[in-house]
Amino acid sequence: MPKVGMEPVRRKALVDAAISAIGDQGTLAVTMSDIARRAGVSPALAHHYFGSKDQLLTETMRSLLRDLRRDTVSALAEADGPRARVSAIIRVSFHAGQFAPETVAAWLAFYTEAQRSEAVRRLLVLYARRLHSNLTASLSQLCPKTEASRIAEATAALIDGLYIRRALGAAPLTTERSIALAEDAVDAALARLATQQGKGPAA
Amino acid sequence: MPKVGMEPVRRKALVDAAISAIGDQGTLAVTMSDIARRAGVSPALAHHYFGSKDQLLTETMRSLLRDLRRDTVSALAEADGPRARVSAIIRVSFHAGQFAPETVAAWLAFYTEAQRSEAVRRLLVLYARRLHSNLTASLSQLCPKTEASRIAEATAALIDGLYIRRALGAAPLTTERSIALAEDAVDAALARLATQQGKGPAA
Amino acid sequence: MPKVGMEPVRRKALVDAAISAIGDQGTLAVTMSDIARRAGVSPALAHHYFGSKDQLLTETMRSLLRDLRRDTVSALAEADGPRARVSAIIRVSFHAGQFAPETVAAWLAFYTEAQRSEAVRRLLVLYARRLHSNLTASLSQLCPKTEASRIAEATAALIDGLYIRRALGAAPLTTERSIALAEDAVDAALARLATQQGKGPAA
Amino acid sequence: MPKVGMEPVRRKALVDAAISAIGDQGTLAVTMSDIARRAGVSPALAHHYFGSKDQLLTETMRSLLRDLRRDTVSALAEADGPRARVSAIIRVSFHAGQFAPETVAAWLAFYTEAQRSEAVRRLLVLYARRLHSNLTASLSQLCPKTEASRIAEATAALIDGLYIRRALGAAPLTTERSIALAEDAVDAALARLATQQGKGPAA
DNA sequence: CATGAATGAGTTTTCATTCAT
DNA sequence: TATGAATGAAAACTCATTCAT
Repeated sequence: MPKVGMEPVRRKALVDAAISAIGDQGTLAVTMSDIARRAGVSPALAHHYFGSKDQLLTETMRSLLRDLRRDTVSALAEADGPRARVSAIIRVSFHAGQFAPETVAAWLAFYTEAQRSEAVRRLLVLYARRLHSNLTASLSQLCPKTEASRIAEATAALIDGLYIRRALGAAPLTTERSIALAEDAVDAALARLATQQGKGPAA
Repeated sequence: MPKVGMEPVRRKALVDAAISAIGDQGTLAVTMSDIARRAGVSPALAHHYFGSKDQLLTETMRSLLRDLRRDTVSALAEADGPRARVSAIIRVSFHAGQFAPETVAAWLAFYTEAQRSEAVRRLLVLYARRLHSNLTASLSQLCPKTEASRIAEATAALIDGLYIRRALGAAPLTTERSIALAEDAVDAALARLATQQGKGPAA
Repeated sequence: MPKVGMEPVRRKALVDAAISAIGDQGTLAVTMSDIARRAGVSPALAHHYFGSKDQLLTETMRSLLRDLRRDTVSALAEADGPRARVSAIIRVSFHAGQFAPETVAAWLAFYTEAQRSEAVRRLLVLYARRLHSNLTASLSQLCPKTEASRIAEATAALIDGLYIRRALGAAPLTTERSIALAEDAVDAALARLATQQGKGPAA
Repeated sequence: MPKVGMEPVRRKALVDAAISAIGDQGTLAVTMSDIARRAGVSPALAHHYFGSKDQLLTETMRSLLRDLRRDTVSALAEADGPRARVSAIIRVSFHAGQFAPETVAAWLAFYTEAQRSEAVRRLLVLYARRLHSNLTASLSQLCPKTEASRIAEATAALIDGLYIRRALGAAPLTTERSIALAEDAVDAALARLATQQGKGPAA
């Protein structure tokens, strides 16, 4: 049993445990003891590696974003053409890890936490900006820039809304249905734009 | 000074204080002491009237929903025609009390709380169903029932999404812009439906 | 059993308990639990009334100084003539409450604490200034002002020195012996001054 | 890199680090981690060499005393005549290393610690006795033994008092002023003795 | 009706110390 | 010789809740 080089192992285990705990309890008000127990270590060790609960939590949020970003980048790389890129972004938002009940709950908890923690808020704003700019970039190739930004804004909000409604578990929101709703919204917005543009010059 | 009949006065003061405290701190993790202080009474009195923190919180959520419902009902009563009724629902969601930073923060906090408290979750599901059914009822008069439900679902999610993005404060989401985005989405969805229907027979 | 108006009673009990605990253990590193136990209350109550350990400790130091000051003022009121006033100050410094092993130990502990706590340091500097100025005031009537200040400085230091040596318990420093040593030092300093002054003009 | 014979090097580095840490923070409540960090080693190593924090601290106190003793011995060796020897003792007490803020703070911290640790108390009593006996030895050659002991007692207390007032930083106590005040006290005490003795036979 | 008094249970955090390597 | 890993124990502090008045 190697007893050295445990730091990265423990850090990852603790961050994963934090996501799991937050997801289970649906709040950031989890105890360090709980997180540590899930990671199979003492609460003291969690402090040793992260310094404080806040820092562990911030690191956890960062990890969530990193995962999402990694998935987004690779999905965009495979997408062919602007419309396909928009679809890729939507798909990633609702996929696998992101849509696991655990992750959804954690995400929502962080949204709430953003009201108090500047660090968390900054990370969440970063995510929001990134999502918006990714969408705008692709949509710009399909319609005027102003409209692209507007559609991106609505789409981003729709994605977030579907997300939290999923967290609530009120409606039967499967991954597929969520994606379909988002895709439809984009299609509808683009279609309407095309119609109006056609009409515009004619009038 | 009359000492009787204080109950309703105290209950209302405490619920209002709770909303204010939750809104200020962006979390349900406010203390009974804080709430009581804001209401100008002792923490013991809050317990006397509500039995426990949980019950006070649930009552608070109920109050938020009651306000929203009252506004919705009166807005619907004034609206003329199905499309106007959809607009009324949207407008109410983003209006005055509902969109005050305080209320938005409280709302978000309750969403998070729903993960743990069955009582809160039930109330929130009730709100979600009601919003969906209000929208569906009006939209059914403008398109087939299946499509109406689908559009209602997307619209409800969009409203919630705009809500939490507003709470985050990342984008400059004014009341007007939020309403405009939601209205556009409904228009686009309906327009697209009309076009496809037109195309359908032609194909 | 009156259950109201306990605050001043508890505050005093806690401050006394703090002096006792600090005196017993010879350090400010006593626990709130220990202090609370001695006062017969829960640690939570100590926090309730003082807000924090630091504030309780500062209040305790303040109490020690207040006692000393009260004794000094009354002793000075009874003293007749400048030399008698100096004696009164010396006597008070080594008397009763001040010289109780408990008080001595607490005093020393606060001296140490002054290195870190601005609040404690300020209080201690205040005490040092007061002692010096009380001595100087009386000595000024017995010799030139510059000399008075100098003798006051040495006397104050001697008093403090006797104090901490007493805390150490190395030498058999009784109250009487401490007073005698301090009195002798003042006498010797004044006598020498008189001799030199007498010599001065003659030379 | 030789791996053997490190023990004395590490022990000295750790003791020096302890003095530095205690001096900086003005208390013995420094952590082993802090001390080890300053010495550039792991906390585990500090334990390896000293067994426990208490033992490291005791060793540190011993080191402080050893330094003082060494300086005293060499100063006494150079002093010519009994009065000069008294001056040498005073000078050493306030010189260089001894009067550095760091050392003063550490000294004071140990005084406080003496209340709890028998080991530290014993060392401090040893220092007190030594100072007293050094002073008495020289003063005995200038006046009767009983008087010599008495003056030594007052002088030792004065030195300690000047020391802690210096630690407090209330008065502008420079090395020179401290020495001058102590010298004056000795002169005054001896002078008075001479006068009284002169008077004695005459009366 | 209303509150000051009081606390038990729980949370974060710190730290000396141990141990396998 | 030296250390990274790990923890038990304890401390400050918080807070919902109870109770006597």
